Amino acid sequence: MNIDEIRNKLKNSGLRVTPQRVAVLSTLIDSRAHPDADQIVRVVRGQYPNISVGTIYHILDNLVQKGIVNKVQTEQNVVRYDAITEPHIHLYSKDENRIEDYMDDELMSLISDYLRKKNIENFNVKEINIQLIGSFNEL
Amino acid sequence: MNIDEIRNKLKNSGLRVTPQRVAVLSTLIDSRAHPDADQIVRVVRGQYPNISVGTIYHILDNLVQKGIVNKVQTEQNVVRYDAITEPHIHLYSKDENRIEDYMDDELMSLISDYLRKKNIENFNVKEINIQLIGSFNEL
DNA sequence: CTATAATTTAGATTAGTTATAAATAATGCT
DNA sequence: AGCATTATTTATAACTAATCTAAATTATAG
Repeated sequence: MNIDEIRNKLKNSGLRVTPQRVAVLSTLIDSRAHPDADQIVRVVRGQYPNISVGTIYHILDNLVQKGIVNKVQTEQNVVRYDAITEPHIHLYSKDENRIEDYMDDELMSLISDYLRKKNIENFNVKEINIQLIGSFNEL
Repeated sequence: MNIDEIRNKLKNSGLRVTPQRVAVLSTLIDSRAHPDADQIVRVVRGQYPNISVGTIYHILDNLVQKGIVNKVQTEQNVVRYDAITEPHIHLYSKDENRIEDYMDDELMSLISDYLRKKNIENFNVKEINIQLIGSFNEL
């Protein structure tokens, strides 16, 4: 994704366009690894050596608030981030601590159709979060 | 679940039966709230006022290693725990920071059947983790 | 170009968790 | 039952992810 598109993404969400925000968002969009804040810091510092850790956290929080990126859950106590906001599934290897995206519209709608019909008593579903835990068969 | 069953659960996993372990596991089995370590500390200290925080973490780790309890993921940086190891779904309200269990064998097998047929390239599924994010309708 | 309001910065602080080493307790054996 | 061995617990220190603060800087509108 080019820089103008990224600037527009920010502008359209009502966020001021700053070099730091552009750098963080483009890092996140370029990465398919679902990085955590620390990994983002290291990448962005390649371009802006003086960017502060607090800034990265703050920016990530901005982006999550605006729905531009999502938090990704793991069992460790580190939050990871994902720039893909379309519904998809995460493949997660605990051993490798590796997360990959798995797009499967058929499965997503199989589940959301089921839930729409079923209608869980007492609960209103807004989002469906699916993680398949297992192992990747080498490269 | 009574104390003898809990003792057996520990013994059968090759863990020594200590009062601290029994207390932690029974606290977890009695709770449907998916508590974090800190909440468990507070409950267990009702019975054992001198139990150390490190011990609770260590015991929880033991129980997870042995598959007796599961970690539950949230987007916050706190690990929560669940003594139900049968496959089930979590209903999660971010606002209330509340997690409830939702048992739906039909949905679970709908998904696992689909995945068994589909067979994801490069990935071997061991566990299916589903979280429905939304809001509870009062109570 | 200026004013203002948002953003970034460095640094201190907090909270959850892990590590360490000594003291204690559970288990198996006789 | 008593003892030896080994695991477990304890208190404390240390670590790390994340948040907070207040001052300095910068983006944007006019």
